[in-house]
Amino acid sequence: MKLSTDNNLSSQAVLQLAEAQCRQRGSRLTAKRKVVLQGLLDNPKALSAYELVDYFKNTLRVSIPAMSVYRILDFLQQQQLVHKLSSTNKFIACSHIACDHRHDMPQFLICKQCGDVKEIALGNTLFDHLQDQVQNAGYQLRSTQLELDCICHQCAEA
Amino acid sequence: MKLSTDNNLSSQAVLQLAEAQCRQRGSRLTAKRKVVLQGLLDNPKALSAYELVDYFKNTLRVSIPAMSVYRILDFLQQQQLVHKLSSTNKFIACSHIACDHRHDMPQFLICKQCGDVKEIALGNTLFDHLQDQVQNAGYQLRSTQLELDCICHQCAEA
DNA sequence: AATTTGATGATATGTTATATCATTCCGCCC
DNA sequence: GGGCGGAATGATATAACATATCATCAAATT
Repeated sequence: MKLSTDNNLSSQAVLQLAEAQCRQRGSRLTAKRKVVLQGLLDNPKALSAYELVDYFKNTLRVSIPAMSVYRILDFLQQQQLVHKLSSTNKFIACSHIACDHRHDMPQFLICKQCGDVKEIALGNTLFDHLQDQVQNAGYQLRSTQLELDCICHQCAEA
Repeated sequence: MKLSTDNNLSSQAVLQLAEAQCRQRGSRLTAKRKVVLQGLLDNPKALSAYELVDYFKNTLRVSIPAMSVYRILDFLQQQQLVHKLSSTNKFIACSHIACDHRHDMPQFLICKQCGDVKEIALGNTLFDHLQDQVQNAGYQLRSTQLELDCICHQCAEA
């Protein structure tokens, strides 16, 4: 079976956790929303909204309007179940749905060759230094989401 | 007069320097390319390709097809006279055309409130640490262009 | 002047995203 | 269980961002 998270839970198990988290917050992880989240959980790469539409059509034989996919992605982002990579206009499931990491400060390593994305957590001291330099420049960091232009070791060796 | 660079040269002076740099590299900063670069130099904020088209129409009364603007922006990026902010799909003149900074490793502080952008140079030690952590995760940094989601002090106070 | 090459124009189309109004679904209250 | 109200989804249109391709124009070279 396809594994989707750091701690090797099946996407079904992750979906159940996600549903419980939504319920706790007074929101509903509906059937459509589950399908979209599962689509992202089952894909190692970030997908655009329209790529998700195609994925559902081709693999699940279900047709979901692009408009709905965008709306559902907005919802999933609010619930911190999904991240948007603004440098590539693609979406990816949060790697930490099923663990106790904070969900709101992700950093992404994006392989520009194969498109793989890894979500990591950079150390606090690094962010302290970053924050210092940003403040010296007259700005304040609003988010620590970082999208780093990388190449993964597999592609680097090839 | 409008100032456009760190060291307070007029956009005309910067354009002349840019032209000389292009000539050195065996490329030509044509009239159209100058207009596009000047459009960016004269704007404190990053502009989209279509915003540039509108700017030329409204202020200079010249009509440049969007297709040409995209081509010219590509050229100016190759010449390292212009940067693309991939998180916002906008373009901005390099702040260092007229000085001796390296031009290829910019970091940007982007105020999400007012849209202002500041190009800075983060310290090497910070990048060394970043590089370390990226390598530990099995990736290599390909670019040190960073786009940081910020708020500027002016907006923060308001 | 003719040739060649690079730059620009014109047109079409692809991709990403939002606005808006209609319809359906679900929980709640009676 | 029937109706009500609000949330979710569908349908349609359109805006915003970007590229592909072929034609035309201009400049440098011979």
